Amino acid sequence: MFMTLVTATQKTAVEPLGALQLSDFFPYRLAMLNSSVSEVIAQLYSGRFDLSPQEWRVMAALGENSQMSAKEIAQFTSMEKMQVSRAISTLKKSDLLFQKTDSKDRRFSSVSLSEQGKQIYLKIVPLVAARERYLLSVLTDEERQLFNQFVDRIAQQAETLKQLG
Amino acid sequence: MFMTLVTATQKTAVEPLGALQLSDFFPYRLAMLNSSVSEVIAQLYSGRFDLSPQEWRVMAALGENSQMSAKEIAQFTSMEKMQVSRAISTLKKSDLLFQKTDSKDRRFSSVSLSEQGKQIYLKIVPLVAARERYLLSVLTDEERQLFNQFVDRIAQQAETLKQLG
DNA sequence: CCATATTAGTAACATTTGTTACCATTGTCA
DNA sequence: TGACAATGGTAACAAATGTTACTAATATGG
Repeated sequence: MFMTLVTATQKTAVEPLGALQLSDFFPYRLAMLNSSVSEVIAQLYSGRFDLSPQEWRVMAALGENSQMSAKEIAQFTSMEKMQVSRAISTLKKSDLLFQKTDSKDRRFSSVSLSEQGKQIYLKIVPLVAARERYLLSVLTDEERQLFNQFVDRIAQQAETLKQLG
Repeated sequence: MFMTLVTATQKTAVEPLGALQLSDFFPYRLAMLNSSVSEVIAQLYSGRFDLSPQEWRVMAALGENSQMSAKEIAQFTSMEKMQVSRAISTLKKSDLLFQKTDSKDRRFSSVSLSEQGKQIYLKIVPLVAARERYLLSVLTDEERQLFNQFVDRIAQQAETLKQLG
């Protein structure tokens, strides 16, 4: 009886305190996956083209829309307006994009890729697209569809929680 | 004929330059999901208990293992050793954990939660567990299992790419 | 055993990121 | 119209993060 008591005490000293296992905890797993994925994608543009993730995102937005204000870029990419401002600033210095003030509303700026920016964008797109395909090649088409569905559903739940606090 | 040429030119000016649609691009979607999920989880410990994500992770590791060196914590949580060092430092100041040098190898430190730290940990665990359940409640049990499988598979692909560069 | 190499952890510095406050411009409404 | 509020963008400061180099301790191997 004394023995079992001692054993029990030793067990609690070694065993998990709560029920939480980090390796099974969904937010942790998601964070791990995200950091791996964003890292291997960043490999494609950071070294060769010397772009930060923020800069790449701004370029991707402009590759899709070709003419946006800084604010639109922020909304489109879910970035903070300051991040966008900084990315634009460094991309201007590298002559990868232009920025002129909108003549209709001079508070807005009209940002667009330069020729050089377009060419770099067009070089990066197939690289990241190929890597995306490689990453998802472990899923069948149906699985991929399911996965996207799941992501959407969970994202919506998260948005709900964001509203409520 | 001139008209159609002009129209075509205008089209390319408005249409996406490459094939990349940010909103469908898996790494982007993943980043969005991750930032939402980590935000709504952080809400549970940042305000009430004044913990940073790093600090919470260290506590979670120690809740599971109760006695680890800083290095082990880093490996267990996939954090950089400097991040761990800083988190330990601030958690010590809040008296949420102890750190003593290992007597067998005095380079190592032995870190463990204080009573207060354990109690806070035990308060947080059910909160985050409940929120995890809520987030995943949009999936059935089978779907959840599938989703976890998919995440594992993709994570492995990403690890492969990390090796190769 | 001694000289050298490694290792765990941290301090000090550099860079990046977040926050606040500001400027210029436009909208609002008395 | 004119006073004031709101908006887009950026500058300036504060905080967080990454990087390098160091200290103290142990391992290695001649």
